[in-house]
Amino acid sequence: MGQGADPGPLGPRLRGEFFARGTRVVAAELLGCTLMHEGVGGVIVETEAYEEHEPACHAYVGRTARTAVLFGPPGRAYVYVCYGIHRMFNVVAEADGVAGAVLVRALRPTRGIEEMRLRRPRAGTGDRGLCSGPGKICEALAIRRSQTDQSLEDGPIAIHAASAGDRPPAVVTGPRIGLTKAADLPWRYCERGSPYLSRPIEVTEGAV
DNA sequence: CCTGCGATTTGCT
DNA sequence: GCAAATCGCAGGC
Repeated sequence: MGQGADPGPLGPRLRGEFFARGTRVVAAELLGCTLMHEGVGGVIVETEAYEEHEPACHAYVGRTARTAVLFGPPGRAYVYVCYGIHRMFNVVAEADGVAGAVLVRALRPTRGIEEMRLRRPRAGTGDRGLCSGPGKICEALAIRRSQTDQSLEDGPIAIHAASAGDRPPAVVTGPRIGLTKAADLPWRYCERGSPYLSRPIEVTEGAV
């Protein structure tokens, strides 16, 4: 077990205005919010920002069948397959017409933990291995590739604000993980000191 | 049409 | 620590 569970009350579901901002602001402010799918989820502790005019972003190649959702309205899901095996869940940010995506990389599991265990038998004991990576999250929450383009405002995938009174997490930033392009940009956002990160963060000095 | 690669995870050397 | 697994997609021919 661990200090993971402890499901406090969920705050209000995030709506359009939250997502219709700059990608990096959305990435930072998603920390502390709770990602839920079909009764299973947890508190977001790690995100990364991907912006239109930066080569690591899928939208860098312009508008294609694959990237159209990134250029569309904010507050939708972008789910794609990586290495032919793993699904990656992103939140579409920025105004309609501007591409931006926030990759959700790690959660502190709080709800449906037994369900997560069934779906991730390799996670080992404890709750650290359940959602400590973008592929693990989609497995634990059973997020499907077909859910790309779904609205996060009224679809089955929901993000809830922290409940009133919860102190916002201290945020640290560093380089994004696993990139071959634009690996220098410090657009990874983590809750400081969280034991649920996909990997420890090399902190870069700088603001959000 | 065919080729090469990628925002990862896991298990083995 | 390293390499395999496995496939959608972008770009070249």
